[in-house]
Amino acid sequence: MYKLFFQHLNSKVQLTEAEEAHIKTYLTLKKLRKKQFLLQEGDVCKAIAFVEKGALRAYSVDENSNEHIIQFGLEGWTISDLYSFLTGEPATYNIDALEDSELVIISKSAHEELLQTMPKYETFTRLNITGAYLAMQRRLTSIISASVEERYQEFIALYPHIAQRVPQHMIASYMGLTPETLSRIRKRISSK
Amino acid sequence: MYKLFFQHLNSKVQLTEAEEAHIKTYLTLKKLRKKQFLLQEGDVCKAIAFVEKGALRAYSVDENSNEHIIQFGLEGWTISDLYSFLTGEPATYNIDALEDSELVIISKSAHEELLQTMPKYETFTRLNITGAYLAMQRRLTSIISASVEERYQEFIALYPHIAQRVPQHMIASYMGLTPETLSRIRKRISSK
DNA sequence: TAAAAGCATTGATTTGGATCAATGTTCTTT
DNA sequence: AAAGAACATTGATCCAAATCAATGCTTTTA
Repeated sequence: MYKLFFQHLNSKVQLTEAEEAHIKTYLTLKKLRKKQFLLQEGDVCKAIAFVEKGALRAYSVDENSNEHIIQFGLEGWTISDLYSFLTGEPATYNIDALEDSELVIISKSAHEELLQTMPKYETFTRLNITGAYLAMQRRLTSIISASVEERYQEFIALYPHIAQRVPQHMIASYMGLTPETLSRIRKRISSK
Repeated sequence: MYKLFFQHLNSKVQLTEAEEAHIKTYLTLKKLRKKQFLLQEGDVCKAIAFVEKGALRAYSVDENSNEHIIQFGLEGWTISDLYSFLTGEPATYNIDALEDSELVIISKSAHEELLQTMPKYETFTRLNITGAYLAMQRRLTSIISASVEERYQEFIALYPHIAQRVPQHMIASYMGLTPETLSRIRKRISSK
């Protein structure tokens, strides 16, 4: 339990046994069956979830009820509607499980207390958000400057494990494409 | 000098006079004339720049020598190639001045020392990167789910000051459009 | 294990934005 | 103030991706 979470934490800020135990008192575990929701649009996001096991997605739904995946969360990633979490505004994203999953839950009050009392937790948080920022910036650069074909190749190279576990039409959604287009892109690539 | 920088800093973490003075010893000021470069692709980004005055842009150049603007930096914003800054890898972005500008420069060693010795500086850094992450996520959501027309309206609503100061073809570049397309979008909007 | 739901592929057609090209306008620079 | 550069607009054409539609395949679930 919490194994992966502390592995990540320790890889960024070295913790003593006591510190680990202390942090543990702030955490809870949550299991989600496939298709269950962690968060629904309109609700306030009250926790950050670290994915110990399984896979989730965060997505928005537009007026034509098309889903647009903004983020996948596999093992080792953190998932939430951060804006809603930080401001208390209603969430604009839905988050649900793509597989049966196990999550380490950090509530808002736990997060705030840890930030204020444990410098190492703040460092961990800073490094995490920095990594997320850099990953998103890479994605954005790719969107505004590369061809769809290149973008798909990049995605596969960067996240082969996602491509293997997630249905293709969700990858299309993540890339801002229709499933048909992605299917044709793949055909074009494989015929080379 | 450094007025806006400390205003920002103080709005996020309240500093004493002594703390301000201490931080000041780590900062330098840099002036840039319009069209001058702060960073060129291929060089290592050795500093973070806070914009006291003026306007800059960060952009990549593709194989057809088209420019793609990844970020604007106006007063109060921080600009750098963060990936290059953190890893020491060559920069993938160019940064240059759109107007005569004044920058508060935080070198890599200054940044690292401040992070390690001043918890408030780490908090400031964390809040800054969180804000940048949220801004970028909003932009990404807009790209994958809204029409070009909606995206332009959002941009204008969110950053009216940028729209006023920056040539239209750069806004097109920031949106991943050609100047011609943006011109036509504007026409369509105004004829309503 | 049969039915249904979810998913990927392929084809035909439409459409939004890119490209190519020309013109007029507004800034810079000398 | 004149010349040149940078910029915005408009038109014609092209093309990549969306849409609409049908089919077969695979995974759930009853």
